[in-house]
This record gives sequence, structure tokens and C-alpha cells, in this order.
Amino acid sequence: MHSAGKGIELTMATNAEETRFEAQRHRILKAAASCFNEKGFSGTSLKDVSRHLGLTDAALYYYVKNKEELVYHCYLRAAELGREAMDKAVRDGATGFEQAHLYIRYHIEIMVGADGPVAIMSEIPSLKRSHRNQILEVSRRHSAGFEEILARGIEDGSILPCDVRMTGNAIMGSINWIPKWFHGKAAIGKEICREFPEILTRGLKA
Amino acid sequence: MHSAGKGIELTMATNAEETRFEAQRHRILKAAASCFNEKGFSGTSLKDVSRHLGLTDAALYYYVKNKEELVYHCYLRAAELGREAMDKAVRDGATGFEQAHLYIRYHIEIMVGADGPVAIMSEIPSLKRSHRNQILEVSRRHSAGFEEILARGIEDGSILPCDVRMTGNAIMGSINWIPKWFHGKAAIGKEICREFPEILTRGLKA
DNA sequence: CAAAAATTTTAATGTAGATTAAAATAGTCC
DNA sequence: GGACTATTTTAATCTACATTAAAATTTTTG
Repeated sequence: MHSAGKGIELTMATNAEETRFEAQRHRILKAAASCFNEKGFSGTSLKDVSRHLGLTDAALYYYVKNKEELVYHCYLRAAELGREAMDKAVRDGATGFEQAHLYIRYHIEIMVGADGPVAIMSEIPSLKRSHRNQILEVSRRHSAGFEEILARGIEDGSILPCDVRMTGNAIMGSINWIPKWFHGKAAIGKEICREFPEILTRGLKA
Repeated sequence: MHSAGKGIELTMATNAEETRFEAQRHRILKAAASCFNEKGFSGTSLKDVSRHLGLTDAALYYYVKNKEELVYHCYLRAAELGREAMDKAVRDGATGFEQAHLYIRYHIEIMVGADGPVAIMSEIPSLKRSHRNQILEVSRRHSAGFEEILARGIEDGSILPCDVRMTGNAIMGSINWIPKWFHGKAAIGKEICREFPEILTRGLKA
């Protein structure tokens, strides 16, 4: 018996060896993310989520302690994927501009690709305090990381001087909103991956 | 006795002469928008909204038929304000670029100004069918309107050739996301108004 | 100020949906 | 195939709202 309440393996999709339990939990998180993006956390019933998987609502409790944990893990997963995209971009890009461009590309590729849908962190206030603080913290770090990239670009001359806070908010907002209008159609996904990095960085070019 | 179910005067803020009823209804819509933006439609109880106004939840039923009507009117109001901004921008701007710039500016000024908060149309699926269709229709027209502005700009040479659909989505997303991180601080509001129109149109300049 | 109208509250009622425990089924290992 | 484990379902229970009707209060108007 596995029971949801244990240490909880946060890192997923990394191990080639994924137990049945982990795989199913993973499917559940993705189904939940899809529902949450469509109707919001509170607007989604566990029945909505379980129906996506051909299960009963009660079955979900085998994988998560409760509904709040479900969002929490969705958000954590979103944060994790975002961070990975950023780390990779910083490694791969030579200039600040390149890093910004790559980050946007990598992040979007994840969101609209096979790893998606990724949850929009849209209802953080519904999390219980400790979870909320943790997600906010990660989220802040993520924003700060992007602003650092922009600052680096201004420093190295690859990005036009600008208000990094506001520019960061503008670009992130654009990305965060994608799941609201992208509904999994692969052709559109390709188009977003091709166009968005260009569109969102064109104004940064020095 | 006024009772919520009548013809319903949709146009607000226009008449200098605003009855007590209309004024209160207006306050309620703004309080509701604020709550909905923070915790989502379903995550917000009527008590949450009424508490903002020093009222009881039951009092709201004097102004709207039910909770669904409350979001509906919030969304309608958001659509209306957006459309006004767009109409004004098209009137005031000489080129497509100018119109795009002005639209962004006007729309943001409304959102972060005294008319705000404006509801993010984030939970359209929760609306009843007829309302949903209506909001979707208005929303589509709004997107189309912005794409027309972009196309006009490309036509008249003020905007670089680009995928207007994707560019429109990118810019709108950025704007739509603002209420998620802007929480009414006037100083930040000023900054958004000053920076965003620049940031979001810099990449369009021919 | 008193009667009438407008607004708000108090006090029910009803329901959807989260949660849980026990029973049933499916899967694994010898 | 039988025992043991993992997974899912069935069948409650419990609670947080949405909603409503009647009563109370406030506002308006003569």
C-alpha cells in the first residue's frame, strides 16, 4: 500500500524507471493542470479531474492527500519546469539577450509540448499558508532570475536599457497567459514556439 | 423596490446622474472583480464580496439575480471598457502603430486607474451557455479588432510585418495578466502606464 | 413626523462536492 | 492457482456555500 501522505517524490519525469504509482500520479497532475487551467482550482471538482482519467473521484485520494495538495503539486511542477527552462537557457546562451530568447523558447516548448499542460499559478491564495509561502518564494526567485538575465543583457550590451521589473512582468504575463487560449492543438503549438520567442524579444534587441 | 431581474442598465459610469441603486451595484461589481481576480470566481464566496462592502451576502441578491449574473456583469463590464479603449484608440491614432500604442495605453489606464479593478475573464466556462456565448463573441470581436489595428499598421508601413494573430495574443496576454500582480498601489500603477505601452510596442516599430 | 418605498439582515433550506472507511477488484509473486 | 499487495469503487458523512422568504431597518417623500 502506497498511501499519499509519505515523503513524496517531488522530482518526476527524471527517472527512466517510473513506478506504476508515480506514472499514474503524473497523469493525474497533468489532468488536474488541464482542468485547473480551464475552470480554475475552485471551479474544478475532483470528479472533473478523475473523469479525464476514467476514474472515480475517490481514487485520487490514493495519490494525493487532498485537493489542496493536488494544486500544490501542480504548481510545484510548473515552478520546477520553469526553473529547468531558465537554468538551461542561462547555460546555453552567451549573451543576456540570447539567454532571454532561449528561456522563452524553452519554457514555451515545455508548456505546449508533451510535458504540458502546465498549471497556471492562478489561485495561489487558495493554498494553505506553508504551501503558499513556498510557491510564492519559488515564484519570486523565478521572476528575479529573469530580471537578472535582462540586467545581464543590458550590461553586456545585447539588450536595450529598460525597466527590468516591468519588462519582466510584461514578458512573463504573456507567457503565463498562453494556457488560457492554447488548447493542445499541435499545429498551434508549433506556431507559438516559432513566433513567441521572436515576438517577445524583438523589443529588447540593442 | 428595485429587484435585480429587470431589463438591467448595462451602461454605467456614463450617466452623470447615477441612482443610489446603480451606484451601489457599481461598487458591488468592482468589489466582485477584485475578489474574482484574486481567488477566482468559484473560489470567491458571496460573503467574500459582501464583506468588502460591509454588507451581508444576502444583500447582494437585491442587486443581482445570482452569483453567475455577478460574474457575467463583471465580464461584460470588462469587455465594455476594453472596447471603449479600442474605439478611442482607433479614433485618436493616425497610423496602425499609433492606434496599437494608444489602445494599450488607454486600456491599461482604465485597468489600473479609478475604474479598476477590471475582472480578468478567467473563468468563462463557468458562465451559463447564453452568457458564455455572448462573452465569447465580444471577446472574439475584441481580439479581431486588435488584429485589424496591427494589420492596418503593417499596411500603412508603421508596423513591421508579423503574424498578427500571435502578436495580438502575446500583447493581450501581457495586459490580461496585469491584475494578477498589480494590487492597487498607485505608484506601481503609474509605472505600468508609463512603461507598458512602450515595452509592448517597441517590437512592432517599423 | 408618519406612511410608503427601498435596502439590508436574520434565519432557514437545499445541494454540490470534499473526504473517509470498508468492500471489491485487479495485479504480482511464489 | 493461492496468498498477498496495490488500486479502485461504493456508500456514507460532513461542511461550506448559494439561495430564499420574512422580518427589521433605513431612506425618502408628503
